[in-house]
Formats: sequence, C-alpha cells, structure tokens
Amino acid sequence: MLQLTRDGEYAVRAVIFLAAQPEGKVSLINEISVEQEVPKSYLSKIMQHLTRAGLVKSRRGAKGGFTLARTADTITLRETIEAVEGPIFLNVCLIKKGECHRDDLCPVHPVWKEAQKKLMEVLEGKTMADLVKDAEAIKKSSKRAMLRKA
Amino acid sequence: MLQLTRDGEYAVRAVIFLAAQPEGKVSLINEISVEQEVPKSYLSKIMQHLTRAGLVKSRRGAKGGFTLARTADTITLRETIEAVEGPIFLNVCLIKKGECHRDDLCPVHPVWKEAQKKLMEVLEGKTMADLVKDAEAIKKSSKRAMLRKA
DNA sequence: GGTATTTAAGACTATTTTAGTCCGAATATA
DNA sequence: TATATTCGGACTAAAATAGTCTTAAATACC
Repeated sequence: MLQLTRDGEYAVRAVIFLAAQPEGKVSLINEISVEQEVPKSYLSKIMQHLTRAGLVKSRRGAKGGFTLARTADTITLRETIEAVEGPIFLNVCLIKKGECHRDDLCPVHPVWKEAQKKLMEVLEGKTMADLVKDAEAIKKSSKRAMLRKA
Repeated sequence: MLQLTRDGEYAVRAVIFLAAQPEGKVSLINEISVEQEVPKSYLSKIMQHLTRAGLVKSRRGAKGGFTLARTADTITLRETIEAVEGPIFLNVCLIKKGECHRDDLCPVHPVWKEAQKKLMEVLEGKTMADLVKDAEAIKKSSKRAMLRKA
C-alpha cells in the first residue's frame, strides 16, 4: 500500500527511545511500551528483530533489558525500518531484473529508480542521534510557546 | 509494505498504453490485457476505477472500448496511481493530525513529510505524454544497439 | 541452590488487503 | 434481433497485518 507498517513505526519509536537514554541505561520492554505507546507483547517481537539485526543489544534475566548495540549516530532511519520490514522497494521492478515487465524497455522503471533513490536519501540522512537532537529542540521550543501563552 | 500494489502497476501500464495510441483509437480490454500482460478480468476492474476517476472514457457495446478522457500531458503518474490505490501517504501520521503519536512533538514526522514531498515531486513530474516519449526513445536506442551487434 | 526477573522463541488468532475470477445486466452497433 | 463490449458486484484463496499468549532460557541476588 505504499505505506509504512506498524512494525516500522514501532521500531523507530523504540530505537529513538533507546537513543535518548543516558549512557549505560538499560531499558525494559515495559518502559518502552508505556512510554512509546506500543502494545507490550507486540513490542517484544519488534525488539527481537532489532536485536537480531544488530541494532540493539539485549540481556535476559534480572537487571536485563535493552540498550543500543551501536552509537546513535551510526543508526539511520532506513536501517531501523529495514530491520523489521525487510528491504524497501517502492516497486517490485526495483527488486531485481526480470521482475520488471518488458525489462529495460519500460519507461516507468527509471522513474521508480529515482523515487527510490530520493526516499533512501531522506531515510539515510537521518540518524537516531539527529532525531533525539531534533526532539529536544522541539520540546524546548514548545515549552517557550507555552510560557508565552501563560 | 511501502510498495506499489499490482493495482497501481497495472493502472500505469493501461494508461500509458492508451496514451500511446493514435488519436481517436478506441482500445479494448482484450488488447490492453494482452499487450500489457495484465489478467483480463482483473484489468476490467482497474479500467472501471480509472473511468470513475475521470482519467479514462469508456463506451459499451459494439465498437466500444477505452480512450483517455484527457490529453496525455495532463495526466501524471501520481494521479494514475492514486486513481486505483487511493491517496498515497508514506506513513499514517501524514494522513491527518491526531493520527500521529505525540502529534507535534514527534521528531520523525518532519522526515516523513519531506520524504512524501520528494516522492510526490517525482510522481507528479512525469506525465503520460512524457512516458510515451521516453518509451519511444528507449525503443529507438535499443534498436540501434541491436544493429551494432548484428 | 532457589527464586524472582526478564528476554527469546514460536504457536496461535482475527481482520484486512491483495490479487484475482466469474457472471448477469446494461448499453451500443448494425 | 444478434453481437460486441463495458459495468457492477459477488465470490474466493492466499498472504500480510497486527496482535496475544505460553513456555523456555538466561541472569542476578539472597
């Protein structure tokens, strides 16, 4: 449907949450679920994918939980989404040769290629560190707006 | 899944086919289906959507068939796709306010907004007339390549 | 060692979407 | 009237989506 699924959305929320935590902080499914408004049992699935994809480190047992596996500035939006949704292709014809009807003769193929490239540029251009910084800036500016109103 | 469905793909094929026909030519479901490799009964559904959306004119009965309802240079790729898939939104948060988790405080929202804008620019930047022209150019250049080989 | 805590893995489910097919009705031509 | 052709909708099978739930495994602490 040319639309991000809940999996992708929830993965992004979870990784941003982890990225925003202070160094060394270990987060529980429960915390993330409540804070980011993601169903707990569903989130547990998402976290597993993120762990296997190497974005997140997990530890079981008491004092266990999740942390980022790498620094937030090395994790892009694209990587986070693809960790749970699989590789993004705006059209099947981009997956590999032969998927495309009339292969190299299709005039629409280059258009999808360009659209794909632009989308990837946007999703790769934002790291989790960027997003945490953006979130802080938004919070500050909205606080200022509140004060002005009061 | 962040991927165009068959509906969208088939709609584009059908409209390009109509755009490539000589002035006044009326095309049958059957022709389009064979030429563009789209299942006939499925295509019939697609054509109905395109007709209702005002991109295509239909006439029933003997000597009936389909033509473009407007000139090919006024029909964009975006319009064609949205005629059968409904409006494109890369993320639910773009549909309307309130769909977004933590509304204006979400740092990812602006990123989706930008991605959406870029995608739309690409899909609106190509009209069916452009695509027909591109197809002709591709055909010519591939013919030249064949001749060089032979 | 035992107990409490926490993630891992996978089975299970309901709903929606996707990708079609099929048929009878309506409409136009000749 | 016979023939051609789209229209509209019912129908279907398979896959994706969006979850839930239960049991097992690992870890920490007493």
